[in-house]
Amino acid sequence: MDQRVRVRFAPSPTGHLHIGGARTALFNYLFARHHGGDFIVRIEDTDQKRNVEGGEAKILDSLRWLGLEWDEGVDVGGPHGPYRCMDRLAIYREHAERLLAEGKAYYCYCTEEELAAEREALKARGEMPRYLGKCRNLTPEQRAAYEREGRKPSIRFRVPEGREYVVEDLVRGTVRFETSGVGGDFVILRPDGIPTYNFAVTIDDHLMGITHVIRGEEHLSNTPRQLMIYEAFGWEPPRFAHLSLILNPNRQKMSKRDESIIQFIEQYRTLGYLPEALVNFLVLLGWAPEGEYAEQEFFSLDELVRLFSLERVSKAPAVFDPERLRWMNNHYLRQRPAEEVAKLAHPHLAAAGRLPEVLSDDQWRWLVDLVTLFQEQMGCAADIVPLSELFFREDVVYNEEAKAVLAESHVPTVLAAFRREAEALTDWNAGAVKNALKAVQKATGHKGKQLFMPIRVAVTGQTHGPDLAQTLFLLGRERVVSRLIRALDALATG
RNA sequence: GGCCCGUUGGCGAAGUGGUUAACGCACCAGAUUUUCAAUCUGGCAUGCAGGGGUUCGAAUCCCCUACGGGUCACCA
Repeated sequence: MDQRVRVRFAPSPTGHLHIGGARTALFNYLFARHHGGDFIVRIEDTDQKRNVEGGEAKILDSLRWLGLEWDEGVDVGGPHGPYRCMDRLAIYREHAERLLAEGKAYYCYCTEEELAAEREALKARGEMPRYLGKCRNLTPEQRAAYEREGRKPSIRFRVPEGREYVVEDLVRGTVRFETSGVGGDFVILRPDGIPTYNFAVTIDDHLMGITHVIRGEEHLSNTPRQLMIYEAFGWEPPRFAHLSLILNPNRQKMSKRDESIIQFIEQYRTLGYLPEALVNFLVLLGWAPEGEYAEQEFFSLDELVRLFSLERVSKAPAVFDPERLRWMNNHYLRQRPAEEVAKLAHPHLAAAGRLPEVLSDDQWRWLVDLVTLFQEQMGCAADIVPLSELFFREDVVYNEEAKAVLAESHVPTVLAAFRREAEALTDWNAGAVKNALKAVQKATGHKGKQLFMPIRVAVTGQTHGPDLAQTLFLLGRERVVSRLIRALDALATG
């Protein structure tokens, strides 16, 4: 590459960073870093109706959390600013006027209602909805008349007729578009002076020296319009790479209101997913490493920077598999010190009313032990809540399987023996509890499953669970003994 | 409807003319562990949406059909 690579991520500040946006940002970031180029973040805020207060800050925050630092852009500045469309209005106006002067654009006085009616009529006749070019050749008199009516014009780009525009897409290959299929002359500047996406994006990309446009597939059909604009200005267009969509587990496009899946990075963050897990998961959505790395599942950001290339990006849509994300996050969670995971888990336990917001030293140590107990089973930090339920509940509920275990004849003997041992312990700690279990084995002659299951079930109500001695220790002597007594009573009364 | 794109096991997903069709998840079976988890080993597509071609040879190239998706705005 004879030119320094410059790519950008250009979200609109409509709220939180979406999974799809995060992947696009990640691919841009990796591409830039791989080639030693620049990664720019620009805010596409030209739809004022959809802009959300604070949306920009949230998106930037999520990007940083993922570890995707940018070299230039909003809030870090740079030589090609401003990096927010709404701060660039004069630039768009100036460029639109240049097209106007050259006859490559014209004023259009149609109202939105009129245009909508036109589209409807076309659709009703089974034709492609498009702009028919009503204002394409207005005489000065006609224009004056519209002006007198008080109509404010938009500016439309004059689409060349009978042309073909070819996108040499880096992931999709050669894609051709007939000019007749793009929907007619399109608006570049609205009556209020705010540009439309297609206009703003090409001017910004050009002025910011963007060399590669890596974005979602939904923009593929916008590309010919942008190509026309590059052509009209005599600019060389960048290379394009359109990433396939991310589908939900039902193989449908993820819409923002899709309830079947958690879609925003911020939500994963609060649930206790780790950024490296998200990055690792996201990059595999439509990209696969080459050769010997094809079998590898886990990649660090640095490794990804080294391995990433657009040639390895798939055209096929990627399916978002939440189970896989959990599995991946579990992998990274297990590598973290328990203290860190405990910090992530604490807010969830507090929110569930199980622990205070502020912990004493003892409570903190207890929490760390609790997390250690469940760490290898956690898909995310929030999982601690359901996993640790039995530690916070007074009543133990026995399911059928549990009842079957308790019904065995040797159970009362084991429970009673363990109760005696538990009550006699001078110091209640994990090691002591373990010894107590050994003592019960010696006293009753029951061992293994025969020994552990009755106690586990009586105390936790479950036939599955983490290490018993540790569980009993964390439960605390009082709770253990009272549950043993209750189980014993229940068995006695039958 | 026009134009674009996709379709590999229960699931995700490699594989772009010649491989026993990777790998992971899930599942099943053994091993280990005084229980439970974890861990380890092994098993798991006679077939790549369906049908036609091209070729000595096709998941890989071409055509048709089906299904799924994108896009056709003064949204990005």
